[in-house]
Amino acid sequence: MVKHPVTPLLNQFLNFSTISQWNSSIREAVNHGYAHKALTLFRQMKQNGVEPNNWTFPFLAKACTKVSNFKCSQIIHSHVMKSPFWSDVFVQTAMVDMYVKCNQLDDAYNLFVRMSMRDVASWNAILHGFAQSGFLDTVSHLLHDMRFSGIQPDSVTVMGLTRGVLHTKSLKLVKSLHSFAIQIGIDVDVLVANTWIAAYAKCGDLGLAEVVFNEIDIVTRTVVSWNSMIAGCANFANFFGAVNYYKCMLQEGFRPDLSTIVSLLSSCVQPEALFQGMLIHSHGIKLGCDLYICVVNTLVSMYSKCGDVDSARFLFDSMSDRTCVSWTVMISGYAEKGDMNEALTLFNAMEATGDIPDLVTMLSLISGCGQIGALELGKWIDNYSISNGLKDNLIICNAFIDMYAKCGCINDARELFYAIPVRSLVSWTTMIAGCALNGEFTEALNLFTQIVELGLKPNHITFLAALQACSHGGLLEKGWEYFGMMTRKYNISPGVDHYSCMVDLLGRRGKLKEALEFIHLMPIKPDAGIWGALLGACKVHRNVEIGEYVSHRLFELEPHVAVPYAEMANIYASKGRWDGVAAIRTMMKSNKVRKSPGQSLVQVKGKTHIFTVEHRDHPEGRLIYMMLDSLNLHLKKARLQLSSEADMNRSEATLFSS
DNA sequence: GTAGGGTTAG
Repeated sequence: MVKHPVTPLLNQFLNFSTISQWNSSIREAVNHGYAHKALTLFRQMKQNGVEPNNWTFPFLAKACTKVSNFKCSQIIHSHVMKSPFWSDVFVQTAMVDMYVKCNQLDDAYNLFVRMSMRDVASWNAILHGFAQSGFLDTVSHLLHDMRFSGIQPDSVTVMGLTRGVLHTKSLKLVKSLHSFAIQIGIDVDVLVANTWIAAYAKCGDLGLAEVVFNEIDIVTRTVVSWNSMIAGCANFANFFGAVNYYKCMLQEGFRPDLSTIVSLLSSCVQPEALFQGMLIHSHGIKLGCDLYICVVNTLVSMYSKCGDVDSARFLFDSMSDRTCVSWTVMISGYAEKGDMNEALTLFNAMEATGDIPDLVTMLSLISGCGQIGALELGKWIDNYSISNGLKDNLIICNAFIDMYAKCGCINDARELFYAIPVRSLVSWTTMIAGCALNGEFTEALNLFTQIVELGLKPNHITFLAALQACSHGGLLEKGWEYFGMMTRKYNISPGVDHYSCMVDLLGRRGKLKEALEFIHLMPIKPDAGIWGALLGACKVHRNVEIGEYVSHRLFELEPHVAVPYAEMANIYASKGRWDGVAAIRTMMKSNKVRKSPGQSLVQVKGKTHIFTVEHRDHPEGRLIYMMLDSLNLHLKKARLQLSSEADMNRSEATLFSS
């Protein structure tokens, strides 16, 4: 990735005579982000007959850490081993770090244990390696050995460990590292504080991040401190907070940089944030940030997430250079919109360009297929993933389980699920949700029991899936059981979706009053989803009184959404209350509500067919609607038969009771 | 002029 657009120094013809001149140019290249250039300079230097010294190798190793390239690390390794400086502590520490950054933890550790002398930097390099690979037990042993050998951890140790454990998203770990640092009395400089801000924000506690930020002296704060707070807000999709910090940093006289713009843009992820996103875009242009590929990628992502896919595409088309991320953000822009045809076209274009799709690219395609039920494309992507060795990845497998379940192929989903050697909680949760969606309620609940038996801890999403199974299956008692279990046994406070499932369950059973009481007792504010669930139940049970109350809550919350009006009108109509129907019509007119016709999508042989309520202009419409009419007829017959059987049973029952 | 350090895109 081009980080600095201009390279005056590096494009000159270089012909130095002294080693220190070569070293300076190599260091310059590394510091400017031109790792490959540094290696080329090294080769030129050797060609010119100048031998490297003990200063050369640490520079080279650092260059290699920046590109994280296995081959480069091997080349540097062989040069170091041939040189007289292979036992120098500076050189060796740089090599340990290089291996760590090139994902060669074994090589790093082998070198580390062979070092005859280690200083705090050497320990930090290896600790960081084990921390980011998730070997926390080894980290704690090494930390013990380090202190035992008389070397005290310093602020770099703490920063490395904090960053290393971030992938766990464990607030507990970050807090314990924080208190460890205070305990051993490390010097909390602005760099350490910045690390903590980012760490707390990433682990979900923006409040603590803010506490750390406020503790830094105003004059000590750097642009990174501000960026970290802005990025923290972005983690919570809080564009209001992000812009607030941005305004403050401008007032304090800071000059925003690339990270500031990227973080600000990534806080805009919903249509309401589009205007804000456009403003930040213009600030980015003024600052010259739009020359950087990562900023443009973020812009493309911002526009598509805010619903303006056309602007995203315009920017994407104008890019002279693209990375895998550029393609991925644009592909997922279309996939999230449900336009899988365009997503696939771009995917093919990406391959034709020679850019290689990665895990995220595939994930957005797979989830897009699930969203619109594009089964055939989904199967094609499945085959593609198998031939590209991506199917071994657990995250990809989970995505396919979800996709197949959403496409109604629960058997394919199940087959995949059982083929996974080691299933994660996400695999189980996805499968439960899939069963719930496909009407296999007993299996969903069985899977839940198995999770608990395996000793896995269900999370709030697992509970949501289980509650959805209960709600779709009308299993009220089981629903209460899970609802109680999540709060009491697992200490998970129910979110709005969990409450929504319970309301749905009560509503389906006709317990409308109970459902309403339940809503009134909720500790969180009911949203449109909850009221909508209850209104749906009022429609089924033809309850005008509660329906009126509920629909008015919905009219307040979302006055322009047509569905509640239509449902309430239906309730009135089912009771012959034509005055009510008329009143709803008037209300819709005065609130300027327009009912968009319902659409149904189906994919056959890769082609998407769209059906709307008003139009019957499909080329094979005659046949399709004839078939639908015949199905309807069958359903009506079946229903009649059922009710006559029920009547028979009832009369038999009365016969025997009398 | 050497090694281990802060923020940052999907």
